Formats: sequence, C-alpha cells, structure tokens
Amino acid sequence: MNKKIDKREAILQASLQIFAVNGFHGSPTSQISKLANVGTGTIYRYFENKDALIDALHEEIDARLKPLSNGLNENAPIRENVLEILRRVFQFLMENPNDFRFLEMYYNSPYGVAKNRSKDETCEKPIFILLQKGVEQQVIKDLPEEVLFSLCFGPLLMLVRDHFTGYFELTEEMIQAALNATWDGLRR
Amino acid sequence: MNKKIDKREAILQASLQIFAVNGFHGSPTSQISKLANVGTGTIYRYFENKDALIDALHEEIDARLKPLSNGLNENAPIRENVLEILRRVFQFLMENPNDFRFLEMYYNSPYGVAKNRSKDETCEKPIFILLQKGVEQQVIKDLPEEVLFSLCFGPLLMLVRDHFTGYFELTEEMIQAALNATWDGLRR
Amino acid sequence: MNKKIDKREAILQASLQIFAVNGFHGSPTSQISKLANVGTGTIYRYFENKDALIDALHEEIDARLKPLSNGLNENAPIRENVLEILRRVFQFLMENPNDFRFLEMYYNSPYGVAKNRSKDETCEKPIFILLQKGVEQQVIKDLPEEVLFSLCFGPLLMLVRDHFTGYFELTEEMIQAALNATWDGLRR
Amino acid sequence: MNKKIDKREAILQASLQIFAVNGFHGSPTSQISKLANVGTGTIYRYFENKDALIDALHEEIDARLKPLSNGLNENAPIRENVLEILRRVFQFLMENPNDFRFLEMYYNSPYGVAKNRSKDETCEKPIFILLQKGVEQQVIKDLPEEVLFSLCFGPLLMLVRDHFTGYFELTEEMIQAALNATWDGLRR
DNA sequence: TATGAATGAGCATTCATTCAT
DNA sequence: AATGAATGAATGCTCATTCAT
Repeated sequence: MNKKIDKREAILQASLQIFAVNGFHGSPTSQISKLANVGTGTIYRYFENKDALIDALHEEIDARLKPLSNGLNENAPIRENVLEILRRVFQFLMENPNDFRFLEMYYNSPYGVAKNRSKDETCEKPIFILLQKGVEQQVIKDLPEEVLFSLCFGPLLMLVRDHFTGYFELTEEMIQAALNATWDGLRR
Repeated sequence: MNKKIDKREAILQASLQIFAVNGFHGSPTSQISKLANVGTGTIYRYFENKDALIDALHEEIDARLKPLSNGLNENAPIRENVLEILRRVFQFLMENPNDFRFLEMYYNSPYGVAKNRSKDETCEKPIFILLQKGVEQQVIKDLPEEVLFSLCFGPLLMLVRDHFTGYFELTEEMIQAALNATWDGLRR
Repeated sequence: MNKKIDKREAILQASLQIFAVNGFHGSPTSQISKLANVGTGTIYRYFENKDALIDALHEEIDARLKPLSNGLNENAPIRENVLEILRRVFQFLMENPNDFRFLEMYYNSPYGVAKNRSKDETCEKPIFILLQKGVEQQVIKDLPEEVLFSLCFGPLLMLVRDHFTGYFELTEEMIQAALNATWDGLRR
Repeated sequence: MNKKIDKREAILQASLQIFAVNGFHGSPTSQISKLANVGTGTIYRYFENKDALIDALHEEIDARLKPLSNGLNENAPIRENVLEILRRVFQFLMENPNDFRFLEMYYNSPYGVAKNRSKDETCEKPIFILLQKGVEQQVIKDLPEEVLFSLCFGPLLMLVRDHFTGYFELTEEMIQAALNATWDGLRR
C-alpha cells in the first residue's frame, strides 16, 4: 500500500516547509502534523522522535542533491564540467529555497554539527573526483581538495544565501560572472 | 558605577559561550545567568528579553569585526590590502571560535534572517570601498559588489567552518594558498 | 471455533505476564497484543476496554483460587482442614507469582478498590464456612469472620509478598512454623 | 524563610490526597499543583520529577511511622509492649487513611518494589528488637524474625485494608480481640 | 472476524519571564 | 538595583481506542 509512503512523505514535506520558515525549535510537531493532514501521533509512527525526523529530512534532501552530478560528458573539458555542476547546484537551490534554508539551519545547529560528514564519504563525491582529475591534468591548482571545494562552493552558497535573505536580487548575468570568476580562482 | 557595565558584559560573555555550544534554544537563561554570576532576573534589567540579548550579542561581535579593516596603508596595492583584511578576518575567527559559531547560528536562524542587513550600512564597510577602488583601477573584475564580496569571503568562511567542524585541519600553507586563489578569482 | 476462546485466553495470559512485571499503566495494549500474537484491535473484540480486561483477568484468577478449597475430608478435624486450605493457597501463590503480583496490584489500585467484594459473595466461600464451623464447635475463637479471616491470611500473604520482593527466602520449615502459629492465633 | 518549606509541604500534602484516591497514574501533576495552590512548574523546583515526588512522599510517611515505637516502658512485659506498638500503628493508620492507601499502592507498584527495603535497615526497627528480646526470654516463639513480623502485622494490615475498602466496619472490640489473637500466634 | 494504521486527548516537563523582597 | 522563587503557557511524546480494509 502506498498510503504509508504517502504519509511519510507528507510529514517530511510539511516539516520542510515549517522548519525553513520557523526553525527547528519554532516548529511544534502539532503544527507539522496539521499541515501534513495527519494526527500528531502519526509522526511518531514514521519517525522515532523529532530529531529523527530532522535527520531523515536531511537525508532526503541530500539524496536530491546527489543526482545533480550525473550525466556529465566525461570527455568534455574539466572546466565545462565543473561549471556545469555548479550551475546545476545553483539552479536547484534557487528553485528549492526551503531545501537551502533547511541545510543551512541543519549544518549550523547541534544536529548537523554532530552529523560530521566523514571524509571518506565526501571524497567519493563526483565533484571531488572531477577536481582531482583537474589537478592531475594541471588545469586546476594543486591544492588540498578541501580548499578547492571551498573555492568552488563558498561564493556560490554565499550568493544564494544573500539572495534569499533579500539582501539583493541575483540576475542571470551575475551568476554567470560569479561562476567564471570562481573558475579563475580554481584554474592554474 | 561600572558594575552595571560589568554585569552586562558578563551576561554577554556567558551567553556567547553557552550559545556557541548549545545553540540558542539549548541555552536556558538560567544557565546563562549562572555562568555570568548574576541572578536570572538581572538579565532582564539589561536586555528586554532573550531575543534582545541575542541581537545585542550580534552587535557586539559585529563591533569587534569592524576594526579589522583599520590601519591599512592607503598607498599599498589593492591586492595587498584586500588580502590583509581577509587574513585578519581569518585570524580573528580562528582565535574566536565562539564568535564564529555564534554568527553562523545567528545568520541561519529566524533571528538573523529577520535582521536583514540594510544595503546602505553594508556599503560603508571598508572592504566594499576597497573593492570599489579596485574595480575603478581595473585591477578587480567589474562585477556587482555582492558578487565580489562573496568571492572574497565565501571560500574563507567555508574553510573556517569546516575547520571547526573537525572536518579537517587548516594549516598556514592552506590558508595562504586559499587567499592567493581568492585573489585570482577577484582580479581582472 | 475454539479460536475465539484461544485468542481470549492468549490475551489474558499475555496481560497477566506484562501487568505483573510493569504494572497496569506500564503495560500498553500494543505490547500485550504483540505478546498475545493478535492485532491491537482484537483485544477490543474480546474486552470492552483495558479496564474490562483487567477485571476479567481478576475474575479468571479468582476462579483459579476457588477450587483450592475443594475435596476436603469433611470429617477431618477443623484444624487440619484450615491448615490444608492455607497450605494450598500458599503453594498456589508460590507457583504462580504473576497471579499473586496481579492480585496485590489489583486490590491496591482504583480498579480493585472499586470492585468492592460484596459481603454475601464472600461468605459463601468454603473457608468462611469452615471457620464458622470451628466457632460453633468451640475450636476456634468466637470472633467476627473478618477478623478470623485476617488472622488466617494476613501472615501468609505478607510472607509471600516479602518472599517475592526478594526480602528473604521462604523455606519449608518457615512455612510450616508460620501455619502452626497461625492456628495458635485462631484456636480457642 | 519558611515559604520554601511550606510549598514543599503543600505539594506533598496535595499529592498524598490525590494519589490516595486516584492512584499514581490517575493523578496529573497539574491537578496536584492546583490543589497545592502552586504553579505546575513549582513542583519541579522541589522534586526532580514525579517519581522523586512519590519517593519523597514515601519517606515522609515512613518518618511519621517511626516515632510510633518510641517511649515504651522498657521494663513492661514484652507482651504489653508488642501490643502497644500494634495498637499505635493501628490507630495511626485508621486516623490517616491516605497514608495507608499510599503505602499499599507504593509497595505494590514498580516504585516500591524497586525500593527493596534492605535487611539491615529493617532489623534496626524497635519492633524487631522487641521480638528478638521476646524470643530470648522464651516468651515468643523461636521463629525467624520475618515470620514473627508477618504474624504481628499481617492480620492488622488486612483488617485495616478491609475496613477502608468498606468491606466492613471495625469496632474497638474487634481490634482488641484481633490484637489478643495476634499475641496468641506469637507467644510460646 | 481480525487487523494494525491512524488518531488526538492527555500528561510530564521545560523555561522565558515576572515580581515580591 | 539585584535577586531567584514562582509561574503557567507551550511542547514532545504516549497510548487507549477506533475503523477502514
């Protein structure tokens, strides 16, 4: 039966919406269940407790981010592929503000800090492999992967955050310019 | 006479310590007052409520960041000055982990999001003036200041965050390399 | 056809086990149904609600106690028969700790207190008849039956309780001695 | 200041009243605090949680029972002193039905069962010393102290319980007769 | 008839805030 | 001014009970 999956999904969706706006502590389970159109107790049939719900939501969003690196043309220049991934991530975050807000909150709360990404897990990410290949081909600076990673995503994430904060409006040109400049930071 | 200031300061200091570790919601005012060696009620003589305390703390930390751009040699090359500011910010954050943790939490919580930095206020910041000068001198890319800002601080902040998260250990060389690459992203 | 009875019995048995260990309020119906290998809802096909289940369990255990007074030699001395009943009750309780725990809980909870044993019902019990006969034959003190009853069962039940509480270990000799002393209390 | 003690006492008193009638689980803290004329949260200033409140209540009642064995004439016959203690305990329980109800509930719930009275502690009780003396003087049967104890208090407690259950009405004569019979059970 | 997912009333507990001292 | 005991609204979570399948 799909009811089961539906309810779980409804709870996750409702949580995301409310968390993104009010923060984890400003979002009572009662409010979540109301928005999800389920009973309060139902949440606890699908998640052990509120923390588990938050973690599950994190995993769900993580899973949505993963495929963004799929289907790249392996023969294309490194530069093109790196920029393509950045563009996709950027687009995803712009189209899913709640996901972005959630992740920011998550990683800056006791929840996410505890959930220390393990190094191994991270290194398997396509972007890391891509950067590594760039280093080997002497197209990208020979720097530790963490530094390269921060050069890639640091500016991007900051722009998105400021955009959502209402600090200013991101235009297509700004994005393109930012991505080009990002590459300048990476390239040898 | 100075007791008043002392108590206020003690409360702010205690708050910072506890907030940085436990988050805003994991830090009862009772715990803060205990660490500050004042009565619970005393907090409310200096701050209207917990939210006001958090905002005041934000302002305090902001004030500590401001002087970091002081005393630059106006005649030095733009590059040198930009990197000097970044280096100082970097050093400050590394030496004041609680300040960093607080800011991250603050800007990623309903508190900070509400506290929408006004554009005017921001533009007066020395770093913006410096970047503007660089653009005029055609040393720095001619991009909107927000983009330039994110190119400057995005990688830096990400590295510091990952450092504190325990994700990896920042070395002096990595920092220098990161700053150089950051400049590559900015420069024309 | 007998499934019905089987399920009812399974529920009662499971209840007894769990109640005895965790108390009435520490025993969710879900746990009972799991141990009984039936659906949660099934309990409500056999018992109107949890309270009714508890009452039914009480009746069941009561029914198990009744036959303990059967098959006595009517011509044997009163003393012998009284002690025989006490011995049987004692043995039953020792062999069925859960029954004992349940009864203790039941009579010391709002459930049991409400279930005020009616006087008539009680007086029909063989032990009462036996005691009455003893009084008539001037073998037993001429006291109200309730007093005689408490002299009979008070010490016995207290010993069993302390035994199960782990307060001390009951030996065969202690029991025999206790029964003899009990008779000393009763006899004229 | 005595306010503090007063509130604690008020909470204990209110708890006792409500527990005795509705059982531990039928007594919400909200109801207790209302009857005690304090805020709900106040309970938690004096007791870590509901369980701790229950345990504290037990200790309080225990403390009220202890002095019942005080001030006996050491030179009086054993019989007289034993019966005097029993009479006092009896009177106390009759005058404090809530204490009695509470103790019965407590010792027949997971709370009290866990609180396994330690043997050493118990043996120091005056009644045990008295019984021991009786054994030495060959006035009382030479039986384990636990057996003697159950012979003393078993009938008494059962009578009181049945009295409060409304099963029948205890009269002065019945009590006296019961106590005399109890002694017959003890004496050599 | 049997099931167990769904429900939501109910409860223990926390904590920001107040106010009598 | 400073205190901290007192407050009670708010919330996470449980579990007896229902009902669609």
